[in-house]
Amino acid sequence: MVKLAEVAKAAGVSQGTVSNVFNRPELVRPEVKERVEASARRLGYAGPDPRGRLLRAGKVNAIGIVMAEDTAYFFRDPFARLLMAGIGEVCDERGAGMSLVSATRQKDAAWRIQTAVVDGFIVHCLSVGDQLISLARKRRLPFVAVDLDAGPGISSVLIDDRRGAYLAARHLLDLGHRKIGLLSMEAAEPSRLGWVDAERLRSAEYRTQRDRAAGYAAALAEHGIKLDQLPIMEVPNERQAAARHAEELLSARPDTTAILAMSDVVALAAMDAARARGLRVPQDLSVVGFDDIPDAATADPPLTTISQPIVEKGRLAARLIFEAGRPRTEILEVKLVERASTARPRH
Amino acid sequence: MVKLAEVAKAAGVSQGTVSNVFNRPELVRPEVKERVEASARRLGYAGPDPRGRLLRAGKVNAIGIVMAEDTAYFFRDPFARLLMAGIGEVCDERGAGMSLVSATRQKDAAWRIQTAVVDGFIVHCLSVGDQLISLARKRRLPFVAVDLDAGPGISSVLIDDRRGAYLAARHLLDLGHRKIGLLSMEAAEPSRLGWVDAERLRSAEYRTQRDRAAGYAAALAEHGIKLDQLPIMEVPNERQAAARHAEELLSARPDTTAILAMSDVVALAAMDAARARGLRVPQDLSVVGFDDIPDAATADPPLTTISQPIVEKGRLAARLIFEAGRPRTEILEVKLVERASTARPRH
DNA sequence: CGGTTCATTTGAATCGATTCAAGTACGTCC
DNA sequence: GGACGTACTTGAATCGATTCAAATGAACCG
Repeated sequence: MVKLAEVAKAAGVSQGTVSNVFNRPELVRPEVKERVEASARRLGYAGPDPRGRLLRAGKVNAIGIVMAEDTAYFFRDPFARLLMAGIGEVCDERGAGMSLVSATRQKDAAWRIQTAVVDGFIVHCLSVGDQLISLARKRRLPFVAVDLDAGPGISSVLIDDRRGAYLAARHLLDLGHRKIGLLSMEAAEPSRLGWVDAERLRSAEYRTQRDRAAGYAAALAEHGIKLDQLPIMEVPNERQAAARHAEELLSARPDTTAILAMSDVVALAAMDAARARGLRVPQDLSVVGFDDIPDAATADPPLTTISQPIVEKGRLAARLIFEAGRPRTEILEVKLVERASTARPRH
Repeated sequence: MVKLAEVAKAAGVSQGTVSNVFNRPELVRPEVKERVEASARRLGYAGPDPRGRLLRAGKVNAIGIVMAEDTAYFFRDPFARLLMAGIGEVCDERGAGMSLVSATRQKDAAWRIQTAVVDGFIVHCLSVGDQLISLARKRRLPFVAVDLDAGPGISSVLIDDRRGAYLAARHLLDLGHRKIGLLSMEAAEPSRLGWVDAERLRSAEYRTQRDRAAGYAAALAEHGIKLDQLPIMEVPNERQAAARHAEELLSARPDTTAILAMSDVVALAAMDAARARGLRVPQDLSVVGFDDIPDAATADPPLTTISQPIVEKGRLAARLIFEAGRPRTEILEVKLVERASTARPRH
């Protein structure tokens, strides 16, 4: 590769001048500029190499978004997409770039994070003990955790999961439901798909799941019901696979009148499962989700769910990175959005 | 920021040794390693800075994906998402990272591309004259154009748009439709939303639009119809806005029995518009799309469309980058997928 | 004609690491 | 005791730019 120094020599000027031609052309005399450009063209110089510039300049002008998922997940999962869209908005405003850091396998997660060429990290992960947190932290770059209260000294953007779950459960209980099935997502590594007991949720490694379980439990307790009495299934956060598990729950517990799902994707899957079993939503089965992804509103029937401001979460996380002030924890509001997937039970 | 050299001095060893502690720990005596690690910890050393490493090592191990859209588009648009998912798969396999390069405004598009810290580019854009192409090219890095035959010396991944459009139009004509409305996407910069004439499509700056128009025209010609006889609207590739235009078309030409849409997003918008006007699809209006995004199959009714292998496009583009052989042009197959949004016209 | 100003240009330092040939120290073997 | 091998370490070069104080030179002024 041709480098700046060679162009300088060829044009008979100093490196500094060549650098100026590319970065502050107004400083250099037109005829010199032309001579340098001619040399550059002749040698096939590709312009100042960002790697060199980077080292000198210090700032990369890009942030990394770390998830413990494969790269395609960033573009597939509705939650991830909205979060990324929010982050993207702020990056666009600031003229910053975005690097996707997929940290799936333990081994190269470390390498990926250590070598990411970025000015800061937004990390989405669910458990404090998570390796990703400590790895990202070691980089000593501005750093924000999303959906995880990573403790003092680390900025976090969260929602009140417990309250969201409480609202969801109370909504069903207020309608009169008592036979409620719970569809949880992975509570801890490794995931344990299928039937699980309430204890797995109570002691879940992942905060969101733990808090949501606590919220459900609090609402149930107001009606003298214990979480342990509900049928609970742990399902993947992916529509088709989740639907299969939901069907299993519905067939094992045909008296179920309502489903509490920990995400909209899972809730939509539950509606698929209901349909497959010939149940009408909401007449035969009420379903309430969590997140309020766009598909929730356009589903058939539109899904009752807990709305959280996902895009705003992304925006806020990005702003926290760029503003890089003292670490702080932001908790965003959730609310119940009643649509048409819930109704009173039939009898 | 603490640097490697300071750690070296503090630990009383050479830089080389510190570097080895972090990169090839097996080469250094355990007690020295510990001493170095202790110094690093004490000084708060964040580990070797990737910027330094980068310069020395040469390879960044990441590719850039350039689009003339804002960053959120990567996560919003169904086509973009599938393309990115395909690229992501291959990057994951190779352990490479991905950087999103949003090159919207002319001005910083140049800067973004010039300074992107990547080993290669995948550029998605639609016109050969596009600045993005020449900018990316100037970097002299491996470089693949998607959906654009950028000419000799540049690798491209394409589909046969003309044939796809031909199949779509012939399908409608074979069913007996003659009153066909055409919903085109932006044909050239600047976009001209609303009614346009066939000439705008024939001479469109964007190859995909030009080729698709040619395909439609070829099929129509077989039935003695000229493209100029169709009502044509240029609409944004976004569902709600496109739906408004589609309604305008349907209300201006109420005898329309079928819609040819240049993308599935637009086709789905046309179905929304039909519904809003009380038309049933396919009984009152047939609609055929282009792309075969996932929503096409689950729409109500499922959309008849031209299927193109979008994910495979992404995979292939990424492989071409990594394999960086001689430039070549790959043309992928399209096919008509008949679903339920098309039927014979009513009379 | 000497002194200033102004517009360019230069040269050298610097950014933060990696690499590798050459050096050191120690143990082993004959 | 000397030769040799092994196991680490060192030192200096290098990656490719940017930056800025200082040098240059031309123009202008009194």
